Formats: sequence, C-alpha cells, structure tokens
Amino acid sequence: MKISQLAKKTNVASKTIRYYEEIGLLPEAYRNDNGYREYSASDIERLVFIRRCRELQIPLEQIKTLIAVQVDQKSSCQEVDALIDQQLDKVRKTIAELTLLEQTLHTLATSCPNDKVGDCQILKNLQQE
Amino acid sequence: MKISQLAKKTNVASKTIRYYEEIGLLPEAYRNDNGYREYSASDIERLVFIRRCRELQIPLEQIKTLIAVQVDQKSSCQEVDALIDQQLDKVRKTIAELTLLEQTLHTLATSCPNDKVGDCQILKNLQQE
DNA sequence: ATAAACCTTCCAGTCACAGTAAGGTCAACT
DNA sequence: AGTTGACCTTACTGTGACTGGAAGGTTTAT
Repeated sequence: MKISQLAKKTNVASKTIRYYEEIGLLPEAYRNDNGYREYSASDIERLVFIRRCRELQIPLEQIKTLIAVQVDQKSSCQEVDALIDQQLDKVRKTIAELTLLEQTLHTLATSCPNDKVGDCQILKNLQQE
Repeated sequence: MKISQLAKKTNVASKTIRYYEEIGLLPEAYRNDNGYREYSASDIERLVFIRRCRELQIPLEQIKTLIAVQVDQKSSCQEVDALIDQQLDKVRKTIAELTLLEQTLHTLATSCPNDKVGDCQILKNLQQE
C-alpha cells in the first residue's frame, strides 16, 4: 500500500506520516523500485496507536517512550500508567486555568455599555495594573 | 529608564520587549548616545496593556489591532467588543474539548489492573480504531 | 502525446518567545 | 590603569507538530 492509502486508512496526512518517519517515530519505510514508500497492514496499527495518543495530546517524544516500552511484553507497564496520569494532570490544570480566563473574559466582555473607543470600559480594564 | 527597568516595572522580559519592537507591536525605542534603548513612563502603560491582553491569550496580531483602534478616540469600539467575544468563544470551545479529553484520559487511567505491558489495558485501548 | 494524480526531497513558515554567542558600555573597586 | 561584573547590543538557533510550497520524477488513463 502506498502512503496516501495508509493516510486514508489511518486518517493521518501523508505529510505527517513522512514527518513521523523523519523524527524516528515510525521506522524507515520499505521502498519499492521507483522509490515510493510501501506499507503493510501492521503499519496501520502503529499509526493508529500514534494517532490515538495524539488525540489525547500526548507529545511525540512520550509516544516514542510508549512504543519503546512495548517491545518487552513482560516489562512493567508502570511507566504507561504514570504517563497517562501525568497527561490527565496537565489537562486538568489547563482546564482550571482556562476557567479562570473565561471568567475574566466574560466580565470584561460585559463591562462596556458605551460605543466610542474613548469611553470603552474594556480598553480601560485592559489598561489596569 | 533602561530596558531592564521597564522589564521589571511591567513584568515583561527585556528579550520580549525587544521582540515586540521588532514585530512592530511597540514603536521603535529612542536610543541614547551609547545606543541603549531609553523608555519613559508612558511606555509602561502600553506594555502593561499588551501584557494584560497576553494574559487573556489574545494573539499579538490582534493586540496590534486593539492598539491601532485606540488612535481615534471617537471611533467605535465595536471591534474591541467583537474581539473579546471571539476570544471568549475560543476559550469556551477549548474548555469543552479538554473536558472531553479529561473524561477519556480518566477512563483510560483507571482501565488497567495489570502490571505487565503484554496485558496492559491502557495500551490495548490506545490500539483501538 | 499529454494530462492528472500520484510520489519524492528540501526548504520555509507557523506562534511567541527563550537560549546562546560575540561583542560594546558603564560604574565601582583595587 | 586595569579589571570585574552587570548591564546593553545584534544576530542566529531552537521549540512542537506539523503545513505549504517548489521543483522534479512516476504512473495511469485518455
């Protein structure tokens, strides 16, 4: 299967697939006679795994770790657990920050009853502190 | 006042101040004899305005607009209102997305009772679709 | 023969800075 | 006078995870 086929099946852009290969997240693809990359069904799995991780906003470097860990099936999956927990923590912190931000923006958005720049309460509030 | 003084008073790094000047968010600073940038009290206001906008995660390009709009005090502040509304919308959408993500990560984090990579439910879940 | 739809590599751009290098300036101290 | 340390300057690189585009090769269909 050629790269655009793989792209379609995994919902990952060809460009992105090449990029993943370049940074070593995917192994170097087999090339056929004309130099085109040739993929097999098992490549789909790996790429779907990566895509799922990305949907969870796991950084590429950490996905590398997640892939490396799986080489030895008998090793502990503690690292995996920790990584997901970390990710969850990060997401929760970001939500908390954005929630504060939302408050501030909402207050700001409803603070100006005027319509000239010179009287604008929003701009005045942005000036403060 | 020299750049590091301004940096301290506004809580914006010297490096960042130079960057803002470079991209035209700040006007070119006056230079004294030795070539050092020299700032006045009014520069503090402008920079605080920018910093406050950045805290609200308003992109630099839009801050340019917010500054440009203020030149004519008699013009409408409709654009300002719209921009803040937009920003609020964006933040709310991001929160919604992250909340879904949090769910998924939480489910995932609590899905694996095993401790070997080969049996890891987390990894299996990441493999799917 | 030619056009379209692929494929390839390589380079630049995104956003908002931060890091680093290499060098100039200034005030204080010995 | 020399030196140290704390500033200042510009210019270049790196970040993360791609995306866009140029320039060219290949395949397939008409």
